[in-house]
Amino acid sequence: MNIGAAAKSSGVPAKTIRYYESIGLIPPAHRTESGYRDFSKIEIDTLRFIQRARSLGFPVKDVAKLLDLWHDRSRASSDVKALATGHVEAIDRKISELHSMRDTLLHLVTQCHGDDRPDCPIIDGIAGGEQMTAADIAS
Amino acid sequence: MNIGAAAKSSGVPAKTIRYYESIGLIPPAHRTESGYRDFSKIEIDTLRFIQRARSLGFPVKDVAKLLDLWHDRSRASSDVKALATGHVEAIDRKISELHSMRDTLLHLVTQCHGDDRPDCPIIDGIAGGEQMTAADIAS
DNA sequence: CTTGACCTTCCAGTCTCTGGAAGGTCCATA
DNA sequence: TATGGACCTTCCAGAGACTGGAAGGTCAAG
Repeated sequence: MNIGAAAKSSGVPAKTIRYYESIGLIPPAHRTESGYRDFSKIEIDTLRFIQRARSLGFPVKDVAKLLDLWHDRSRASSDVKALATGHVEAIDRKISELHSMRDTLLHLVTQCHGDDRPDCPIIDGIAGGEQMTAADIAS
Repeated sequence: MNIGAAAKSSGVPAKTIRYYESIGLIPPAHRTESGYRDFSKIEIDTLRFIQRARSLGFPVKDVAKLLDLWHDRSRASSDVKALATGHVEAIDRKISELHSMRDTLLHLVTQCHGDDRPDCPIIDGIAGGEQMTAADIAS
């Protein structure tokens, strides 16, 4: 299976597959006589695994760890769980950071009449900052 | 005021101030005879504005637009509101994306006993993907 | 045999900094 | 006055995760 078909079947773009090979996330693919990459079913499964892990937000380095854990049949499930739990916590931190940004911003937005006049509580809020809250402190 | 004092007083690290100058977000600072950057109070206010806008998650390009809007006294508040509203929507999209990741992942995590045994629903979930939901589709 | 869709490599750009090296400057103290 | 340490300067490189594009080779259909 060439890289285009592998991309379609795994959901990982061809360019990204080459990139993953270049950084060593996946081993170098076999080549046909003419130099085209040739992917086996197992390699497609690996790409799909990577695609799913990435879509869950795991950084590429963690995906590498997950691939190792996947192939290590003697590893404890607690190892995987620790990695996943850490990631959930990272997501939670990100979410609450975004929430505080959103709250502050929405507060300013609702105070702005948004018409032709130049007076604007949003700009004033960013410039003055007196009523800035979580997002301000969090930075 | 030299760059170190400007950094302290604005909350923008010295390195970042130089970076902002290099990309044109702020105009080149005045220099002392010996070549040190010298910041006025107005420039510190600008840096503070930038710091607050960035802490609200505005991308640097939008911060540039906000700076223009800040200095344009004839602009309509609706222009600012449009920018801010667009950003709130972007934040909302990000939050819901993270939420669906979190939900999927937490579902897998709670199914994993996390002990010494190798059997692991997290790895199986990523590999098999049958019970993958939003995060899978969202990608 | 030509055409068009694929494949290859390599370089550059995105975005927002951040670290580090090599060297100049400023100020206070000995 | 000399010296030390804390500042400042520039420039280059790297992070993370791709993505675009150019230049050129290959494959399959008509």
